Amino acid sequence: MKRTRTTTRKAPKRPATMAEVAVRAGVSAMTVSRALKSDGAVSEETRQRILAAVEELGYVLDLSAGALSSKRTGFVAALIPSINNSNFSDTARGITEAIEGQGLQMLLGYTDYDIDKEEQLVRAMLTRRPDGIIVTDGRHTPKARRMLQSAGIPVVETWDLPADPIDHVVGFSNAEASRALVHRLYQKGYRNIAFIGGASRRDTRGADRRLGYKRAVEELGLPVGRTISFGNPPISMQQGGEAIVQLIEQWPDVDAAVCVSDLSAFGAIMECHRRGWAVPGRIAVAGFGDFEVSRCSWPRITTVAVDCRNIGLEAGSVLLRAIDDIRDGRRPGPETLIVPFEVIEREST
Amino acid sequence: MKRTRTTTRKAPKRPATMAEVAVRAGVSAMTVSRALKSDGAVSEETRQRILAAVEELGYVLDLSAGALSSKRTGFVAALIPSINNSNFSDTARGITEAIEGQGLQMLLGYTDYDIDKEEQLVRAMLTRRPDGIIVTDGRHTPKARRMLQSAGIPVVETWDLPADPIDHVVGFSNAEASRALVHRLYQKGYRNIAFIGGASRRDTRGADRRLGYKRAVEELGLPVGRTISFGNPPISMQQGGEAIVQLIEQWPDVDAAVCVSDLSAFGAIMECHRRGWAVPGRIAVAGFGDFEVSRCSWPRITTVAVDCRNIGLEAGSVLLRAIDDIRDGRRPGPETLIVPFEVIEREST
DNA sequence: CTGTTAGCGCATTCAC
DNA sequence: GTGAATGCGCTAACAG
Repeated sequence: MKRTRTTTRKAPKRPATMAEVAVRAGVSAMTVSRALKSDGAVSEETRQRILAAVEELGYVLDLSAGALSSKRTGFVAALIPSINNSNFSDTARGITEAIEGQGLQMLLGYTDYDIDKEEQLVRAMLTRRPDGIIVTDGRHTPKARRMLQSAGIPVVETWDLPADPIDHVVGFSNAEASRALVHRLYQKGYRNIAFIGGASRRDTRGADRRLGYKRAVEELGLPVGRTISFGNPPISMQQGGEAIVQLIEQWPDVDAAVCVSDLSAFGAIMECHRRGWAVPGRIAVAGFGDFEVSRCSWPRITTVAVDCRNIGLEAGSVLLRAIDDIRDGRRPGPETLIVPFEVIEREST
Repeated sequence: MKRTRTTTRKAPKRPATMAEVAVRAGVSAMTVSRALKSDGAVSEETRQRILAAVEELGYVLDLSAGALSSKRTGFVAALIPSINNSNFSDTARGITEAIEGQGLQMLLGYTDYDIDKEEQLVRAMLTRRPDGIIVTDGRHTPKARRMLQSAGIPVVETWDLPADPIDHVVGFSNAEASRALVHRLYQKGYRNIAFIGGASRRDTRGADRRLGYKRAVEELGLPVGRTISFGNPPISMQQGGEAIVQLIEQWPDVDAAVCVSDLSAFGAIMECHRRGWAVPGRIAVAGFGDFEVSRCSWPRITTVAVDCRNIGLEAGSVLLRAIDDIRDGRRPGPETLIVPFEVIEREST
């Protein structure tokens, strides 16, 4: 790395305040405030004068001051397991799309699939006094749960169907989705189906998917216990490759593998190519999440699709409604929205 | 989708304030403030009493109020082109890691590769009075540039080496990296090298990579103009597949394709599999960015690797230093940090 | 349509 | 080691 540094600079100037704009425009600060939010009742003439002053001074509204006085920060906190997983970043996009039109801004945090880190993040987020908060998953530390309940703001749990929701829910049952996938494989004729996933503690969605798999093979009377676990979730593409090798060594008669996500499924399939194992001829492989890589890989990968962006859009609008309800003194009960999933059969099975 | 709603609820209670904690602990608000930031000089006994009161009331510090009074929000704004591109989300992770130990929090925005959206986002971010801001790229609208310059906070431009930096820089030359890749392919014996990318306006890094390609083929005396452009960046995996088909139809003698990113390279390679074109036998394919998919796909994909997380880490620490400098009244000049890139040869070439 | 007054919740500054 | 006064920059509420 090469590092360069040039000469010193002049002192930065303090940004202009609303009061300074007011003086320049020959009005009161309050009128400036009104002119700057479109709803304000200000004559067109003074508004123009104010906007000119704003332009000349390079004024930018200070929302952190505004928040203190209006008691609404305009923040929506969102916690996702990982920013690097496109399923969750799609949800984050959806949240942004839902709220940005309303002048709200997202405060994003990622938990690394760790509920203790989630607790820290909840505390850090509440410190910013968001108007609402969206979390992934319905499992939290007792402290985190308590903080969320007593924050006095609406909460939306997503990507899950908690048995005992904190407040609102926008999600689906990962176990049911996984179970449906195994049933579909059964219909296609597979009779010895394995599961590849991470060690379960941290990734609760992964654990639910494993549970759904387990239920399915039991109720179908298939051989049970064909499960490969690989270190800390999220299990990577590379680990998917290692896992399928281990799987085939351990149970050579397995004819299909259900992976906890498309990423591990993809890694598994590529490793099969490398070893000359035909997919689905030697072994069928399915994933979860309908990532882009599954739609383009060769073979294309059978998966469970959920509309991730839509989870974000819906969570955002549920939250917006709840925020408005609170502001206007209404108090309807919590809402639960179950989003659909779909098993998509492709070339890999 | 299934929607459920239960009965009404009771009114949410307002969160406790520092003054209430103070009353309960029998001290002044100022002492509570000091007890809550570890540096504060408070006797161990009163601190315990205060922490107990905090616990009982479920008190959470209100940073938006603290920010107003201390004139430091504790926010670092970061703008990346897309939250869905793992290169940039790795950089965002790096930024988070660099700053979270210092009690700073990231405000993330994504520009969708659009400098007009960047301008809007810069304005929106400044509205939150961040203590510093990190942007991707060195190209901005004139207004955005002016806002960044006059915000009075340190700015770091990343992922690029702007000719005329606003302030600090942590980046590399995309053109040089791309050029190095073409030279490497030349050394391997390829003599008819094409480029696959998006239409250039929006993605300036993509445009730089194309420029580096162009320079390289010119200086090597190779056939020029072998370029396929595909819609709006970022070009997807799917579009990579379509592009390579178009490429081979148009110039059947091309022996290597350089893609603007690993994602399009991957899509291209998978499409080649599908059509029975051997990679690298029929055509070699290289990407850019060293995405996970390139390390696991079959064949593994030749690419240019940049340490994305490190760009974030360095950008974060440059910014931290600059923030401290300003706070302590020092005024050193802007820093420029050139991070290395590396051409990684793999099976696809 | 516009101005005045007051105060949001905290940290800075200066006392003690 | 602790407290009191003051103000950060803005907006709610009311008055005109």
